[in-house]
Amino acid sequence: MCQVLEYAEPGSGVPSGILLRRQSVKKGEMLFGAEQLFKAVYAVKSGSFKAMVPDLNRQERVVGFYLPGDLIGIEGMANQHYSYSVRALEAGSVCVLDIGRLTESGRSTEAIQRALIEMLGKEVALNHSQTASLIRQNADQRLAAFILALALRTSLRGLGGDRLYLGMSRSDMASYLGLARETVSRVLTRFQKEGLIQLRNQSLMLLSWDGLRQVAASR
Amino acid sequence: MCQVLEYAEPGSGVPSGILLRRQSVKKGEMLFGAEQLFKAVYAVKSGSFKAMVPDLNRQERVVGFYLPGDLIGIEGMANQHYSYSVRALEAGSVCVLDIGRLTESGRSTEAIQRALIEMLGKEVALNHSQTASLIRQNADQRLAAFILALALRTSLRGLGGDRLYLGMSRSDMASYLGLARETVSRVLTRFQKEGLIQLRNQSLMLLSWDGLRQVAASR
DNA sequence: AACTTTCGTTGATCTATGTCAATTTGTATG
DNA sequence: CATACAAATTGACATAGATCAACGAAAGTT
Repeated sequence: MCQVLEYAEPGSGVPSGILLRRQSVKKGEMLFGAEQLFKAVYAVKSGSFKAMVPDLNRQERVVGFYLPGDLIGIEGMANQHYSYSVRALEAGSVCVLDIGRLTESGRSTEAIQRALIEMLGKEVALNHSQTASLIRQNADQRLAAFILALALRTSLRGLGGDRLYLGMSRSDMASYLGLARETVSRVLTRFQKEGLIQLRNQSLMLLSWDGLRQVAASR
Repeated sequence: MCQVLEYAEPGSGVPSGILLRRQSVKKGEMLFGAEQLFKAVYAVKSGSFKAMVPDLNRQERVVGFYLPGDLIGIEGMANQHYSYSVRALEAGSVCVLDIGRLTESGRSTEAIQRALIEMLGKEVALNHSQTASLIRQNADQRLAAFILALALRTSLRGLGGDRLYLGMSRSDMASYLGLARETVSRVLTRFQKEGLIQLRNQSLMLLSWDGLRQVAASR
């Protein structure tokens, strides 16, 4: 969803110290709840997280996933409170960026604001195009695009993007993609039969990057 | 989509002069194209506009509508270039906010950045919830919600929100809502038969605010 | 005004995907 | 390890909405 701020990394020109705090999270633990007061921005170090908004029907709906390297909660900064809840899909750790204190210090506020604006702007642009496409695409396209996006994100960071660990359940994917979980299941097993992916439990192996691209684009 | 910056209004503590420029637009005229370099932010004074992103299939897809009082193009500020094209649905006028020069001047940069962050943040939050709901709702819900949102926006600004002027075509609505234009047509006529709205040409009259709310929530 | 083109409506199908239900597999708990 | 519980798969069926097609109504153009 978002890139890590370069200056958020320790030892790289950060005001340092006070701002950064490591925190480990257990599976299922909540980082923060929707409507909660904005406290901090979180940089994912390890593990994965999902963002959910409360639905009218008391149902929660998944609006995003965060992987190592992603920043969580920036737009809460703008609104005083977060606009969704974030829950850990597996055990992991985050870096807590205590923005409140950071801006208080006065130093580098300018740079931070600029970076923030840039990230938010990118997120808005991204959201626009994603929303637009999600609505119009069929189940195959949505899932292919989803897998590709996930693979791209992980490959941009650490490990080779061919092997993905899917921390989220089929229901989470379904909720995120606006499909029934049965549909997700069916499509994934079909993709497997077609030799596009290989799937065992939570780990997904990308067999045909190009095949998936074709599916995402056409079909 | 966005509120007007208070300080963008002439005569209210703005650095003034250079920044603001009135511009009238004809029906069908483009304010700017996607991928175009960011020049300015536009505040809608009169008329209405639609935002479109280019699709993979050379088709354009509507991602938003702007009414008087809305600000257009803020997130272009963050990314150097706009992420969508904007076209006038009818004759109207805009206020051009030449942000580039404004930030150069150095004065009030801080305030502007803060406001910008706040607006972008709100937009991100809004997008999240909208995307989330759009995907899961059926045609009736989407259209009811769409009409309600439009009515709310116009009533928050100028005239009483019961009478709306729909500058956009059914195809535009359909594209925006992820439906076929035939479906939009059918649902609207059904809403009319059910006494929820009255519809003549481009003007829509809201007969049962509550009825629409029910439809949007349930059904 | 006559013409052309775009837009809107309505009807008749077809299909993708949701829903319901049953079974299997995986995961947590005592 | 056995039990219970949650998640995933698979099948059968129902349906919302897309698509195709025809027609009528606006609106722009000459």
